[in-house]
Amino acid sequence: MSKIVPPQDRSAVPTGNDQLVFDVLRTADCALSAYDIMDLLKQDRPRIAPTTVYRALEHLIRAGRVQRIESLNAYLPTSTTDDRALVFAICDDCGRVQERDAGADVRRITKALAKDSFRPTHPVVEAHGRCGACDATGGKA
Amino acid sequence: MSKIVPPQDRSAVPTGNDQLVFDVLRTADCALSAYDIMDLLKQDRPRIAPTTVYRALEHLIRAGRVQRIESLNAYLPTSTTDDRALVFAICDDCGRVQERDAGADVRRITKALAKDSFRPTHPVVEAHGRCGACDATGGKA
DNA sequence: GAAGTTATGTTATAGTATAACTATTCGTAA
DNA sequence: TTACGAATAGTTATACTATAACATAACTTC
Repeated sequence: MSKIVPPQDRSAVPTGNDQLVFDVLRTADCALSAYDIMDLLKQDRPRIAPTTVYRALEHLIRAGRVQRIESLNAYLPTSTTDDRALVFAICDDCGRVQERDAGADVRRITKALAKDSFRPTHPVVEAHGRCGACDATGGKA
Repeated sequence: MSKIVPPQDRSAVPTGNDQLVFDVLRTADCALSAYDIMDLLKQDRPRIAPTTVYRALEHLIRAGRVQRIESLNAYLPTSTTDDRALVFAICDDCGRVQERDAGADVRRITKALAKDSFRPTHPVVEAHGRCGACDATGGKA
């Protein structure tokens, strides 16, 4: 008896380790490093290894459920799996990351590069700064 | 007798370790990791430590002479010290990085974030893909 | 149920970055 | 001139991030 869900969709609904890692990320209120995730998972599975976490992250990223924040070496669950180009606004005070659509701007940048015969495959658009809440309180909000 | 060059400009012309690190970066034809730099410097100074390289990089980045490529954990000398917003086009085949001005697009992104009361201080705009040369030869150029 | 494929576990190690402390250099002011 | 402080550099150790290499298990296809 074969599975009903076809292979290419298996990662669409995370299972096993993927599910565990995804749940940890969704529960957190900021981007987590792979080792943050591991430490949280260790409460249930004391022997979990980095490799396990990284493999799950790889699956989740491929499936569009999770994004890596390059300038933080950290990971964030994304709100959609659409193929939108996102910009991440990273608050250097409180560490929280907001996600915004930057489709038009990223397309513009992509086109400009294409004129120099560079063919972009994956954009990285992030902005460090201070979020409204921290700005209002003059510090970590 | 006091120095003619005021303190805040001392780093404008790199000296000592800063100069050594900067020269290594200028001579290379692609972005180098801090440990790449260290290995190259070891030819002359076998006992050089990571800290020394990182400190020099910090000075050079502050002075606008070097940029960190976040998605590569690597460093690149910049063509100018102007306060332009740059986009880096990173070829995943040959590893070379081209720098382009993206001032207008970055300003647009910055303004959009400001509408959500986020105050950006440092943008990170990078694009992975394939450069013209590699695209032409179908592989590493 | 044997062979191939995919997922997972395990151990070790590679690669990136900083902390904490010491020593030195250098300009300046007592 | 020496004593002081600031900035720079050296040294050692360690923390943090990521992957390699190999073993094991589970599932599938014939």
